[in-house]
Amino acid sequence: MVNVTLPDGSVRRFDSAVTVAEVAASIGAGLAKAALAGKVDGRLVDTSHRIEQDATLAIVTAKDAEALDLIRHDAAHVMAQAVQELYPGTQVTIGPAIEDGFYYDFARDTPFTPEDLAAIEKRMDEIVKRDLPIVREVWERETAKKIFAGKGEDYKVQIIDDIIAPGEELSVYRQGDWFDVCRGPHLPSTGKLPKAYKLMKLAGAYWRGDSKNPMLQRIYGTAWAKKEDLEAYLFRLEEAEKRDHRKLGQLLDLFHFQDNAPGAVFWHAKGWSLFQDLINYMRQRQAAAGYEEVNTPDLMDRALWELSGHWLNYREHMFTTQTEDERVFALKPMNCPGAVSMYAQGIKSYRDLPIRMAEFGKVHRYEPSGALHGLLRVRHFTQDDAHIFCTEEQMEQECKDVVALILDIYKDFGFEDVRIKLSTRPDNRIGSDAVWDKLEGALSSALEHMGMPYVLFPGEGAFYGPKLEFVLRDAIGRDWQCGTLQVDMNLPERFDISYIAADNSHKRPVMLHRALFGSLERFVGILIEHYAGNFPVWLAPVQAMVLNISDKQAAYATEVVAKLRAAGIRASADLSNNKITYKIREHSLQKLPYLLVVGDKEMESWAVSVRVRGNQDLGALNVDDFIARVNTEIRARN
RNA sequence: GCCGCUUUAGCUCAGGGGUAGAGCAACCGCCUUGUAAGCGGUAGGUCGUCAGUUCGAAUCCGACAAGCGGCACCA
Repeated sequence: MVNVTLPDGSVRRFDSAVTVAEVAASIGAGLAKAALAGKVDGRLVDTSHRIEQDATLAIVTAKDAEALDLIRHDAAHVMAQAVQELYPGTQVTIGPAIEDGFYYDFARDTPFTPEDLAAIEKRMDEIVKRDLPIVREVWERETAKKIFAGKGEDYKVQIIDDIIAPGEELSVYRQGDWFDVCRGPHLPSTGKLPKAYKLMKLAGAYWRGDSKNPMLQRIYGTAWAKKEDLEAYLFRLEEAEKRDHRKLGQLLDLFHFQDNAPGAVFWHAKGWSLFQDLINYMRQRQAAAGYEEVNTPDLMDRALWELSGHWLNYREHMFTTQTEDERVFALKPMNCPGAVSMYAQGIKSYRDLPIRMAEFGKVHRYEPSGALHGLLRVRHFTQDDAHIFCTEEQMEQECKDVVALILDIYKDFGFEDVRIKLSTRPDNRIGSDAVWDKLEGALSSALEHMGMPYVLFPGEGAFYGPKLEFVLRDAIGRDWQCGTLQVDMNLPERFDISYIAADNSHKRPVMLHRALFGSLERFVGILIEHYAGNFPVWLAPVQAMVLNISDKQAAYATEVVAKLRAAGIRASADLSNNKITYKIREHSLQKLPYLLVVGDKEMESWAVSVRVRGNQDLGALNVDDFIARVNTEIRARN
């Protein structure tokens, strides 16, 4: 006797063990047809799964959120079958469901072409049409290895050896002639796969994610429960593309890149306005938080980098120069050695601490060519960096203050959802384990006392200390690390810096490295995508554009612009001999916050007709009233 | 760095072994204009760079560079 409890609380009795499919059938023919899987005592299983004892059961259909992963995973299998049917000799490796879709990695000598994708997708349609039952089988390990080895599937043999733990049940899913090692669960048949999938792109990917391994060919696809969802997803992608900071950067005349300066930004006047606004903003916030600002050299002797440990641990990322006198200099990839050198000037007392030393330092890192990506990944960037020198006792409070400052600053840009990562000691590191224990403890305890959730990333810290990373998600769903907070006792040690303690002894200060925006270049890029180019008034490079109706008002328009500028508003006039509709269109496309139309009527009464971004018409306003309004908005940063 | 793709006018793109084409922008006229593209004309390119095949290369082959999509790496 088996009692199956359904989600509505009702209980069904069966004389003996039943499958999920049979339970579904007992409820109704429609449900039996719609059943994709079951959830038995909270565990996702195939519809063929046999329930042996009393259990709760939910039938999973395409309507359930859990179904999406199954659909995507099945789509991966169907794609792999299609590929192997079309291109014999291709080896399969792994093919998981991922966010929004799936991929499968193949090993094959000849590369797939974009035309192949269309053919593969067509074959997938056929396999779905064949409606092959998907059957779970349990194989004996050695037999499985022999069978896959016999098919020339070397990667599958490796997967059985390395990934499936001894003693773990080895399941194989079969659909028609095709089968794959897989944990499952899967849909009942290929025909249950909704026709809402699409192959998206080709990519290379290292076997098991290691760049020392051979490169496989990955095919990405997307799959959904219904066609409308697929269409909505494709629409989302298009919308995301529209706010791509590289496109908007060109459209809005913010910056450009050139072949002869890969990874280096040419900031146009409007982009530089944004950049400077961020720096000015940060200066205000830091001054209020007790920081002082300094500046250190860009180019320093190799010996300094040997002392700091960068020469040994960071060499491959460094730009170096050799001058006529044979000295080797390196462009700074980080600001910290400069900051420590600054601290080392003169004698410090415990009364001086904490010293919060900020620097908008431009750092240079030789990033791998394939990593470059618009403003988000460049080789030369400016950090809103600061180094806090404090006593060991002050360290935790300083960490808390930095975390609070970061989160507060992000709010001014509308970033409320910030994730924190704690990265601990890497293999490549300087300093003793005892020191690392202390440093990692300070960071985690600061977060815990503040009640901040975080995710641990073992082994991902900087070579001189553990770090917190503050991660924002951009418009296209990519995560970008912005702020960072690192605690460090190693550089103070290496540079032998100290302070005179209250008991007159020499003590070693602790050093905190922190950046809030991280890279100004990257942060501008993120903001462009975040705002889709519609910058709030306080950041907009051009805050108001005065448009005259005809030549008659040219002098008036110029006078209004002068008045606005005198009031601290970034304003210009478009005096071109175009119709007002044309001018409005042009500057609307430039996403300006305010368009000010001036004709004869406005000229008579020291007024402007105000058109707000988004086609809102405020009607005629007195120029002084308009100035007051904009300045209020700028001050409020909204 | 690795795999694949791309590179034609300021921008978006078409074309394609016999020495280049559209729209928009630019410039010049006309129009003097009231809330998202008024009309006409002119000019603009050694088709990413360097080699090679060919009577002839922007087109075919190769190398390199940059960019794009991923992977790896990372602020």
